[in-house]
Amino acid sequence: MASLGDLERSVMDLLWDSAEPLTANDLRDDLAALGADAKELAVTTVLTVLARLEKKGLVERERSTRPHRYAACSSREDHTVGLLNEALGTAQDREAVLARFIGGITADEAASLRAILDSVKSA
Amino acid sequence: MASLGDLERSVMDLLWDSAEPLTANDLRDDLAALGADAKELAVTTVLTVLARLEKKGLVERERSTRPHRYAACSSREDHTVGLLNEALGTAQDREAVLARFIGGITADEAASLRAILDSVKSA
DNA sequence: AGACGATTTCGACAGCTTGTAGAAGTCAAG
DNA sequence: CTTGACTTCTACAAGCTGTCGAAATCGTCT
Repeated sequence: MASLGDLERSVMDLLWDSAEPLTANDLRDDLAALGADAKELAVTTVLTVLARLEKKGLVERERSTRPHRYAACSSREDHTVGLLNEALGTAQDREAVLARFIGGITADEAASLRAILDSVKSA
Repeated sequence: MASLGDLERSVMDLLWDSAEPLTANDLRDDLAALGADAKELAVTTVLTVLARLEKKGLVERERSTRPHRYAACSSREDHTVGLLNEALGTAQDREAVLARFIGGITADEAASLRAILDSVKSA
């Protein structure tokens, strides 16, 4: 897959949280609002990051509208699942890892996991 | 955590697979044997990588013996679990991620997951 | 003690990624 | 056709990783 830098990650978070595609200017403003650190990035910086994210296959751009609009290709959850599988892929004994992993999740999560497993059992 | 490069990863794999701590020369030989590509790395290369892994907190070195001996700090599984939690940590709705994740694992793994959950249920 | 071989430490450098942006090109509207 | 917004191109500094050579060190053999 592709690991994300801090800024790339922030941009993806904004895109994931937005129902509509966003423009580079939207993102610049949102990023400034986020940090509240008065540190406005140059628009070109945002555009560069967006271009890189596009190359990585994480965002797609609408070139039809004049200020191009950018949207995430897949949901945040799907992306995270990809990361999980990537991490698991490097382990030969997936089950041993899963066992340890289960030990670390909360009771609530364990309960919902059980529920999920049950609902999938039919398949 | 710390992501690993290809060589760093190979070294960690060897250390994880070894019951005994290994020396840089052991590792150089093992690496050459692995690739079978006749490409022997310089020992200093291996030492550099080991120093970096030590700095990252992944391996510990015995300075008491003359050829220093290196061993992994934690098991491969624990490391992988760390990666999983790191990936999950960036997601707000862990359960949505877990749900999608379950959909992608094999039936066997689902079965063992169920078993693990059951065995942990008592806690 | 002195020399020698094995080991380790200290830079060093190239290539890739990420953050950051200026300069220049392009496009639509007036 | 001029202007202002938007995009593309190019660039550069840091940091990470692979890869070593040169130099310092350490144990040992004579």
